[in-house]
Amino acid sequence: MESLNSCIREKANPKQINECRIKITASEASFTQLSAILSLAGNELRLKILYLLEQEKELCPCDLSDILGMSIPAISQHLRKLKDGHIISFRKEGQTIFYTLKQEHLELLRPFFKLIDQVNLVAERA
Amino acid sequence: MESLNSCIREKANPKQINECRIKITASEASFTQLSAILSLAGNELRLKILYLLEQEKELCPCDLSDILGMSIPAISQHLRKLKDGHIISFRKEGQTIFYTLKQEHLELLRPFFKLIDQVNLVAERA
DNA sequence: TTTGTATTTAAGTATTTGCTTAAATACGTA
DNA sequence: TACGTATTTAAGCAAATACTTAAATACAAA
Repeated sequence: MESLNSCIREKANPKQINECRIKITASEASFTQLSAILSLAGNELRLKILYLLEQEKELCPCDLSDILGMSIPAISQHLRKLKDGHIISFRKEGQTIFYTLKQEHLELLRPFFKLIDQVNLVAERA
Repeated sequence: MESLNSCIREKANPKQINECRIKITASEASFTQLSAILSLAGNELRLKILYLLEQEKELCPCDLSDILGMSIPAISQHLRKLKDGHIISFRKEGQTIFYTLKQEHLELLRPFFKLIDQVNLVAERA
């Protein structure tokens, strides 16, 4: 259903619309990848996990569960998503598994952590 | 259920855990607000909408529907979420409604747009 | 007023998400 | 080996998401 709902406004600019279509198509893969990462960071609990991993270098599920007041399985399942998204990696030490942020997407994530530290996001209401 | 699942690892560091708890608690509101924005941008279609609004300054639902190949109601509902999240605003011109990015969160969003333009997100697979 | 265009809203639905509890796995020690 | 700790995985479920179609609203022009 490509353009079943064509914009038929008098003032619609077909050239503009076409150029936009081309741009979007060209970056399709980027949109998919970036939105996947943002949606991982877009969960409050996962954002906290990422923040903590940045601050503490590495943490185990048990620590995170303790800090965040969430059950171990809940934490573990979030960690799996982050791992599947290539945002974190881990090392084993005995029976403990330490998770760390991967360097890869740190450039993207760091501004978020900075914002959190500033604790000054504008709180606006309707 | 605050700390029902206390971390009882031998090597767990109670001081570290407590300091982390305090940090998280102090920034609770920031985590809530930031994760809300990221989860809005974490939807592929909405990310495209935001990107297009940045590029074109303003667009109407009809244009967006046309460019992105999605139904008008689908677009409209995404626009409402973005509006509710204070990420976009709008102006009316006759029966057409033009949406624009708000300045407010542009600083946060612009790096994403830059990444898209670079079209060089590392595509890594399992 | 009637008609048509642009948009939103509502209702219905399939899918995804994020938890819970219980069971499985991995590892270390008695 | 048996037991205990750390973690993951599985199954179940309620809530949220993102679409669909159909109806409602808003505005403008005939």
